Amino acid sequence: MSTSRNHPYHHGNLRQALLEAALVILEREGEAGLALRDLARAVGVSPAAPYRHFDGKAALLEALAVTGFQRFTARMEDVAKAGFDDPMAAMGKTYVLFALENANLFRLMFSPRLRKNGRPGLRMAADAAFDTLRHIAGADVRAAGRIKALAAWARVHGLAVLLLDGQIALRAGEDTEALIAEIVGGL
Amino acid sequence: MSTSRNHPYHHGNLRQALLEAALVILEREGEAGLALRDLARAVGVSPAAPYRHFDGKAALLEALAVTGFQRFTARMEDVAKAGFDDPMAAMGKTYVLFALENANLFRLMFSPRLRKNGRPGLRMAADAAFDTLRHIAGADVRAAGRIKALAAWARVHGLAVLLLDGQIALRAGEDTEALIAEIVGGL
DNA sequence: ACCTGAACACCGTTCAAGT
DNA sequence: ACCTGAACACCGTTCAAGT
Repeated sequence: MSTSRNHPYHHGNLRQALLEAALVILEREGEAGLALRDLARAVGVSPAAPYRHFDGKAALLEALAVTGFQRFTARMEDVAKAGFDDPMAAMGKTYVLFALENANLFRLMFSPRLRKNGRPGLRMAADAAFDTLRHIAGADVRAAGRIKALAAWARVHGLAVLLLDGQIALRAGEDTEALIAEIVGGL
Repeated sequence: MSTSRNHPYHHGNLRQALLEAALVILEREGEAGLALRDLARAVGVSPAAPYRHFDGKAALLEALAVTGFQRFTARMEDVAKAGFDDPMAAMGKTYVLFALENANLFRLMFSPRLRKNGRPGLRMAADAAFDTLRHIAGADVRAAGRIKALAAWARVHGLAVLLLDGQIALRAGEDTEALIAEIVGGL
């Protein structure tokens, strides 16, 4: 999109354009395949231009990860509003499906390299997301206690990353979504 | 080690020296911080020398990950031989502790970038490791069925990566190992 | 057989300079 | 205020050439 070949860029919302293009490249190539120079090229701008909008590559990735947590939270709130019979199972399934549908973004959201970077934005976005989760899960979880809540989270998150990393072998004709429902059922 | 300043390297077991130095750098700097050129420098050899022993950086990382799965398997077999009251809980605890003690190696073992690379070595090492796990878990797991086994695996693996990524907040004065035991208990 | 030196095509980042 | 051009210090990888 926005392949205006008139006068290059010069102004417009470069920050947003970079984020959008970065998300596309991220999902297609993975974090390692996302080069700032390529990104600048894709958006039609010089290699130095992104530095007017982001402190560096890490800052851009962090911004991407923050939007990831926001989308994730929005998806979870939709589930809560829909009101399923088994809210915990519905949340778990949505959690795992979000990971599979946004594989590289999900990985980026939990990237230890970004956490190390010290910028508080990502930590805050993650905390907000998990607070929402706790809120949605509500009374059931509080009654069950912290250990059970952590165990449930670990099960769902573990299923997400094992599927993401191709570690769980599907049987012939087996449906991923059905398998998720089975494993996540009875939380 | 091996800082012989006589005649540079010329021969000796360069392959093994590279792997050993790579593991040290990996754990200290993470996968992103492991540069082939730095590694060659650290071992006292030219940037091109590693290519006589590995097809490229990916092949070296894969070899590292394979040794990771072998160490992991060995640890699990030790647990089986020790014979605990609750073998499943002991296995789970060992699984998570291995991840925490070999953080970047563990991450590398499950790196999707390496899986994509097509070399079968890593897949085979991983399969062998999980076969060993199934064998150790034994009759209990077979009786419980595949879904329960996958759910248990997901819980343990999820706990490992959530702790690794610093997502689980410890309470004041709380012991990591005790928390692991609680979450992994009753598998 | 194993390693070096130099080169190639890339990176991320910085900084003067342009508009 | 926002962007370019050129530079710097790095990468991974290749390849002729050395021993």
